[in-house]
Amino acid sequence: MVPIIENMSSVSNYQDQTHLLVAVDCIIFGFDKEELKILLIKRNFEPEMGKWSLMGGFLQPNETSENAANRVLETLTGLHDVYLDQVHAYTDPKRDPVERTISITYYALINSEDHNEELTKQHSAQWFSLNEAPELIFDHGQMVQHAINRLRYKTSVQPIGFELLPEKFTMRQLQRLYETILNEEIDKRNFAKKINQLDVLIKLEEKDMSSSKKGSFLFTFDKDKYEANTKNGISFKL
Amino acid sequence: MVPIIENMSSVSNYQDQTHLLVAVDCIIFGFDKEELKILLIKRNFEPEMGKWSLMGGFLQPNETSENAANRVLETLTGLHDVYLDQVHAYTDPKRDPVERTISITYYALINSEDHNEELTKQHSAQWFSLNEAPELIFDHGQMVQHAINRLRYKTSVQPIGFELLPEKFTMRQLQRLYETILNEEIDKRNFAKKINQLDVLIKLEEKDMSSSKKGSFLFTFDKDKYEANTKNGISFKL
DNA sequence: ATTTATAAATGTAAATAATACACTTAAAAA
DNA sequence: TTTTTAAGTGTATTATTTACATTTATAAAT
Repeated sequence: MVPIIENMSSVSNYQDQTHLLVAVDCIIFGFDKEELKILLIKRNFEPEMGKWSLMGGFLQPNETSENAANRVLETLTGLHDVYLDQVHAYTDPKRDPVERTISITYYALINSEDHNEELTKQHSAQWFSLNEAPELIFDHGQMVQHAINRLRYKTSVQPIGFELLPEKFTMRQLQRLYETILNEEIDKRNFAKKINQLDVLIKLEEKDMSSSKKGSFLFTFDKDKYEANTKNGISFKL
Repeated sequence: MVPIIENMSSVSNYQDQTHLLVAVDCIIFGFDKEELKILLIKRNFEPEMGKWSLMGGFLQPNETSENAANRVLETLTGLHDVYLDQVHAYTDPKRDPVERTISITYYALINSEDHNEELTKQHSAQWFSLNEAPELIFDHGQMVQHAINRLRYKTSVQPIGFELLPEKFTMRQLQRLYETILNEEIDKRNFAKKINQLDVLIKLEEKDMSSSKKGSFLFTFDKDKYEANTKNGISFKL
């Protein structure tokens, strides 16, 4: 029988307890106009040097795990104020062969156009589409799968997809984003209907001429309406 | 700039990194035929002796956090093989005033009839309905709220409610359970329709005579059908 | 024995939401 | 001027959700 807090009656420190390493690992999602991708690093350090993994880092003395995830993310991409969401804590005593480390995962949604390529190059990082991603070290494959599931759920309940898009985007880009996240095809008329009834987009005068002769109108999302209309969540089922 | 894993090029141990205490805290849900309740303990140890809190314990050298949650749960209730679901890791450096401790929460679903009252008495534990629960120490109040939200989501997507009921239960008990979890009234005809179309219940010959003159039929849930019909999730919206 | 009281059991119609589906339009390129 | 290409748009069908009231079985009371 191992001790539990209750048995330590009236002690006021926890000095006999096991102290462990705590890390964060980031599942960095980006959208390159066609597909959802994740940013992976090729490890240039042991253990598992040369293999692909998530970017991570150890929790420092005065950081929350969210601070740490932000730091890790900025180190790799140069971006700050990025959308981050905690997914799960992984605690198998043998998950890291060097020393027991628990890892808390966060997924990040970034507009992949924005990231600093210099930094990602330094870290031998590369974007992979989800079905072409290499095998990952440790339990990182499971972490990615878990993060995708969480992202799918979150997408159906909050319009976080906008975090992955540039400021101005076309209806078609938004649709492709939803398609790639939810991994299913969506009818464009039904999609537009659904998005319009959320009433969070502003249609601009401007058109994007890169994808067709006719051009397609650009939209931004209206932060005020977005907050007003979505504070009780949305239901996005298509 | 604090170190991240990448900067430790080619090291194969993490000896310079900060080691922290890791705890689990359990949000124990039970259902007493009318209401969803949580089991809280009155602390007979410092810090915050005499105040109410969740039951928790430190992660031990060879345990996963799930093992630890199971252990904590068995210590308090005598139950094992209980439904447990990880919720969130809390990492604020100041969340525990004694020493920095990160806490991973799990919610547990138990049939409150089953728990060992001797043990709960020993730990000065008590069941509280959600709106009558006392103020909790540290960030435990937030943990409970977060766990309720997660339970609501999970309930709408998997029929985990059965974990909270005795083996045999009436349709009305099941309905009250859903009502208390989702915090809304449900029409009994619509409820029965929805449950029946899930096709996971077996109607028994037996009746429960305690609640009415007519008596109400008892049901159990059919484990095989349950697994077959729900492996792709359910949609429980009422 | 009959009446009364109580919760259990049950079905249908209306409203809302989701899905399936095809033609017209704008503009550049040929 | 014609061709090509993706953008833009609406309606009918189906499925799901919601609203709603009466009958029934039994124990308790008379």
